Amino acid sequence: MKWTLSARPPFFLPAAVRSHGWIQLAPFHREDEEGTAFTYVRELDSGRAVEMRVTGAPGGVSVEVDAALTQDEQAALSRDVAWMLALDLDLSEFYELVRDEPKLAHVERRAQGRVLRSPTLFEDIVKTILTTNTAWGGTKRMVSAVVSQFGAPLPGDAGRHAFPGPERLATSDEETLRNETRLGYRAPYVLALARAVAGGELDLEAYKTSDLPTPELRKEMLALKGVGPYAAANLMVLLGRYDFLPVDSWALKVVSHEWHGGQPIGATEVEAAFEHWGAWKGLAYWFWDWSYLAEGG
DNA sequence: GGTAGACCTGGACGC
DNA sequence: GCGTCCAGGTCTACC
Repeated sequence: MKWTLSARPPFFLPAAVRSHGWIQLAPFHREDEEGTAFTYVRELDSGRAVEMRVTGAPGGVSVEVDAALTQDEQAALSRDVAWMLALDLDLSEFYELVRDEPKLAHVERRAQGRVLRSPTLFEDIVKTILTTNTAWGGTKRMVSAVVSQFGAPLPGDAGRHAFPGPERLATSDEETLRNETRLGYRAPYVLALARAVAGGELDLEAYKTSDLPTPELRKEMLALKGVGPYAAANLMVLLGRYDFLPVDSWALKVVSHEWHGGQPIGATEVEAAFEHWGAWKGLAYWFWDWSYLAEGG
């Protein structure tokens, strides 16, 4: 079955798909380099896995599932896609703010500002933990292993699985996650998170709509084992709070080249460089035009 | 509150 | 092919 969802304009699906590396992580699958369509394998409440195919449509996106769905299941998938692509996000204040900044003036024209996210915060936290202290190739390998070893298989395609819910990961053990899934020292962090959510001690989904002030919400993220300043800031951006910068080695490098002549700098200098953008600094950093660095300038 | 060392893996490098 | 070194954030112990 196939249906459409509307998005608050301006909206351009490839801009969201290409907003960061999440599209390269299972169970996402990008159909082309441009990001005009992607698929995602989602486990329904019944335990059955289905593949969603998302493409651009006039005024929003089209969602296609090659399986029969109940009304409730279709509604749940619609909520997933709306969250993953932030279809209702209002960026008019951000666009107004950055209109005169040459390094950000492109964002409105290209309908940038939405950051692709997973359907659940649990999945995004696990993935974020798996980005820390490793190269991107390691992140892709670890996420792929988590999905293939624990995720519900997609009927008819043994090679694809959904991202496992916390209940599935909670039944694993540190030894397995460490040595078979090869998460290394991150294994106890992922296991503790899964068990806390599965056991009802932690309601991550409530954070999506939390009224907590951003610094308080950040403290909640930092309280999770394996989540430090970088990971917390990354998660805050995914939660639509842009007050903090995810300062990693890449941020130190590009900010140094942009404003400090390539000299070694710390997180303080990165923060200072974007302080001007206030509550939007996370997005300003995310969508800053660093292309000249990639081109070798 | 700040800092040093450990954690784990894969890739680069030298032999 | 093998061994060594290093990069990548966070945690814990210590000052």
